[in-house]
Amino acid sequence: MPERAGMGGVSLNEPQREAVEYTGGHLLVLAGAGSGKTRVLACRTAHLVATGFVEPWRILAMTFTNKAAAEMSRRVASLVPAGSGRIRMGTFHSVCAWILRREASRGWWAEDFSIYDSDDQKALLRRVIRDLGEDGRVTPSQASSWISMCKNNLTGPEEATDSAGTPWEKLMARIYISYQAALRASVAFDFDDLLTVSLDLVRQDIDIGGRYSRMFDAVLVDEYQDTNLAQRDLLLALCGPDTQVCAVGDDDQSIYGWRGARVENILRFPEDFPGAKIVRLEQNYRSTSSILRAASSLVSHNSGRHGKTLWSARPGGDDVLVQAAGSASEEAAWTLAEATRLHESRGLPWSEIAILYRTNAQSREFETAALGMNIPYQVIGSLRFYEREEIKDLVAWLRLVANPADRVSLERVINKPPRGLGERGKEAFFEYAASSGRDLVACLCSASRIEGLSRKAGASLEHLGGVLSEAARASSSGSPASEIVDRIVADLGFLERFRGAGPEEEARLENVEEFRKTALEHDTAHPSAGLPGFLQGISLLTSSDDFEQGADRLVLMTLHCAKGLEFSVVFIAGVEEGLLPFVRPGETAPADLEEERRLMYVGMTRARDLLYLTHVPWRQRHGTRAGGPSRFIAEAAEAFAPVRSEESPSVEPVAPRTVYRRGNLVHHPRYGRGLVLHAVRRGPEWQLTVDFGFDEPKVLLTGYVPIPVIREKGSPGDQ
DNA sequence: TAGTGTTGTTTACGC
DNA sequence: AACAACACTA
Ligand SMILES: Nc1ncnc2c1ncn2[C@@H]1O[C@H](COP(=O)(O)OP(=O)(O)OP(=O)(O)O)[C@@H](O)[C@H]1O
Repeated sequence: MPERAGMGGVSLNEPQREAVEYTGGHLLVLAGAGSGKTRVLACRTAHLVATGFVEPWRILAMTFTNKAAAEMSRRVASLVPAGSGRIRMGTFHSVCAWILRREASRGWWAEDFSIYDSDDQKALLRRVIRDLGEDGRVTPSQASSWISMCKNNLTGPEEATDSAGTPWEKLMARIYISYQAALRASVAFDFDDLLTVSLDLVRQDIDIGGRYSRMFDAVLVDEYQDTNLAQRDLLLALCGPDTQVCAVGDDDQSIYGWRGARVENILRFPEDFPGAKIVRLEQNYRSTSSILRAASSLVSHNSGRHGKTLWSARPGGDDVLVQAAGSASEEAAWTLAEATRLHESRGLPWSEIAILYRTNAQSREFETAALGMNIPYQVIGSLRFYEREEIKDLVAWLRLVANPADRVSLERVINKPPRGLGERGKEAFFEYAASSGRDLVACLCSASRIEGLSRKAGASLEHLGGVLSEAARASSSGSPASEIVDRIVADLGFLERFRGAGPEEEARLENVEEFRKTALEHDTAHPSAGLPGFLQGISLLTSSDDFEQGADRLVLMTLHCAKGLEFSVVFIAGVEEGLLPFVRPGETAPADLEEERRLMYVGMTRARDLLYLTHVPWRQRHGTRAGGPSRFIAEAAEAFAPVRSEESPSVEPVAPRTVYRRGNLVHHPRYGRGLVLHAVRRGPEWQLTVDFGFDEPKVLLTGYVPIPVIREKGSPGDQ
């Protein structure tokens, strides 16, 4: 295929160039992994600007993560040094937040609304459920997923109420209604609301809708296969008669069905955007043929595919390697040893090596092993920085500065550290606030007038109110975010709680310091954003945003996080039945086998040069779970021979396995000493019937907690 | 009210 | 195994 220099020396093949240069209308680039879709999107953006076809500020580009947006911005800047800064870019959610901010005067909310993450959402739901007197019947997470599903289908609370049939649905609909009311009272949106409320706004207000549909001449969307109904409708709404929409994606890489993404969006693009030209890219520039063949063979087991051709001009390369290990810790040890070997023998930077897994919990073994082997690593996404307790607390205070109605934030920190306010005091305060009709900070300021509050509690709440309202004054007169952070930290004595000398306190202090720096950086990068802009920015961060590509640290992340990235070497860990494909505990089959298969496909196609799949015979996961090699291994290996399978080199015995016998005296961390009445093998574990001196003997399964034998009976006839 | 101990529940993927 | 809600005591 003839390669031509495209924009700024970046080479493009013929169909890529066609997609970059096409300006005749809507465009869909439907193409397989590694075929250069993202490159096309960046070049196309640059091309639109460079040729003067579109003014940069009339371009909107929506990507899956902020990192991807930043990367695109960088690429465009390298091609067209002028204009890249004036292109509007971000995730769907951040673009929606931007719309809601700008249009605050047209809706019920204020410009500085809060954005609730799933923890805030659950905290709010807990309260809503309690207020409705339904605690015990519903958990906050059940309610949150039900509500989220409604929002994904664009079903509002009224409609949900009307269509509720079963008592369960009726209950959920009631919770949905109260939840929305509570969000509104707090002047807050959850993530789903950002999309649905923006959509309602542009759809229902002709004036606003018209304005946005005329705002952009070109709208570009990456990873279109993972957009949901609201996102697709929003795209339609943003598309006026003169707008050219360009979407790129791959139906085989649709992996967010569980949160409402609809692969139909990409398949129906030609109907939604009439006259759309479809470009297919068939050459994969990323992976060796071996890797690509294995991945293609795997995904060919899905039905109803949009059959795509994908080939690689790269020579065969090394075989995909399948490695069995004896246990999760051996899997980690083997993987890191192999990674070290490659790092040294090939001179690969650590950041070119990734370990991908299905669940965040799997990262632990790898972290432990990496620490032990002195290998630098970065874990992406698991316990996000902003999810740490001290940071969430500080953010709660800051949110109250920006949004004095934010009740979830106040409830989080009102008695932290304890200030003599109990359940009843809190209740009295919030009742007073609700009936007074003023915002929460104003109510704090006059807390000593509230009946039912102790003198001490009233006084300390007034102090809080004073600190918050002063900070709010500073913020609204233009103080940068970092100044407000410093002020709050100082005035509230925020660090007092962490004055202890333990390593944990030290870590927390460091985190607060880190947070200060982040605020300072944000102030430098966005001088006019202020505190509200900073807060909304951190709420909208995506988990892949903390991936540092140039860090020279081994990369640990979930398969989901790896979407869109590439590495020289990829290890996929835990390729086992039950884990990949994932089966929820208590269920017998994966919820969506084909989506699991696509997830594995995404993981495999991240590798440029080497791909390893590892599995172990059993692993501890809220109880043991025997999996055995995933069917995906056989499916990938099917079409051809060279998936190499290696026997575990380690000479098993993980640790000399305890053997239990009737008559043994054992110790259980919870029940204490007990006498084994009966012991039978259950796979690699034991099922023990033990008399701890309670009325009934206990039946236990080993593998959860250590149950050492403290005295052998040793009678020969046993077992 | 605050701190501690106990019991019960839950348990991916993430914007 | 980890955590949250709850119960009880100082
Ligand atoms: N015409 C080309 N010539 C050389 N390399 C290319 C060309 N097009 C793309 N590439 C390279 O191929 C790799 C994959 O490109 P890109 O990430 O754009 O693909 P993609 O289709 O977005 O992949 P995926 O869907 O798997 O995320 C990148 O390393 C890119 O630089």
